[in-house]
Amino acid sequence: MSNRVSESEHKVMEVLWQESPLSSGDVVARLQQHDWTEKTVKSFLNRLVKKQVVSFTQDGRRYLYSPIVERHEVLSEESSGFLERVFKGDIKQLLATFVQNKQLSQEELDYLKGLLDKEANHD
Amino acid sequence: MSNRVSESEHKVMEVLWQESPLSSGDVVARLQQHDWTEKTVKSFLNRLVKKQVVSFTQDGRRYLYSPIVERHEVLSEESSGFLERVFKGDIKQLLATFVQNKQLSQEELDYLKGLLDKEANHD
DNA sequence: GTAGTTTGATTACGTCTGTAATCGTAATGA
DNA sequence: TCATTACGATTACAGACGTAATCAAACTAC
Repeated sequence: MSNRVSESEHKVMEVLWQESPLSSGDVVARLQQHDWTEKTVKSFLNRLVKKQVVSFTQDGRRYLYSPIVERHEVLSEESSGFLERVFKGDIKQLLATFVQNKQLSQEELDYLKGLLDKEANHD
Repeated sequence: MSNRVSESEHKVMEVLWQESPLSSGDVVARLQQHDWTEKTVKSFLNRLVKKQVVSFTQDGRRYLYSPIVERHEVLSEESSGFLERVFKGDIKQLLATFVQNKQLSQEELDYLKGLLDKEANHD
């Protein structure tokens, strides 16, 4: 088993990043939008534990799950992988694609410019 | 079979986007950096044809392959999917992650700012 | 204390992906 | 013309993934 977090598993992680620890029942409840049975969600939790990105503690007869890795770590990894895979590491190409594809609001544009300015100055 | 282009298949597409039509042998030659046998590359070409993202014309006993979909289309799709999947559509979060993770050169920063300015004005 | 319920563990199964090998047929070379 | 080669088509097979069902143990309700 690779220890990469799959698409579905990622959605489970999002729940745990938002709040943890949670029992499997809690996680299921927070994923009702998805048409997953509780069996399916439990499978994902199991795989996440095997992949060592989620831990659990025993609470009587049930487990309470918590993420081991932080959200920003996973986002970073996935982002780097995506950048390399799809854009061969060319960040200009990547940003150009996103900026042109999304209609960005003025507020978003300002925010991003601020981000770039900050980046330009602090090194 | 889903018609999504997998990671390996994507690399084959890159070759065809760079130059086409190409015979399978040509494609194999242009992928020597990868440790794929010509069998493997041929499998990928076959799958890409089945997924209807690559077409071929017969040239005597061999096929000449060409991409059906354009690179920017695929990049767009993959980018949107990634944005939704990993960042729930929050482009500010996405760009912040990329900008903070990569050390961007001054040139890149200038380019990106120019991009944002252009975007701010033309609508 | 015996039957149901809850919950985690194990097993299942089809599809996709990575990675080929084999088969059939056409071309080529001796 | 007979063996070899080159190529596409078909088949293979293990691991990952989506999606769950079943099993076993513990707990709950009579």
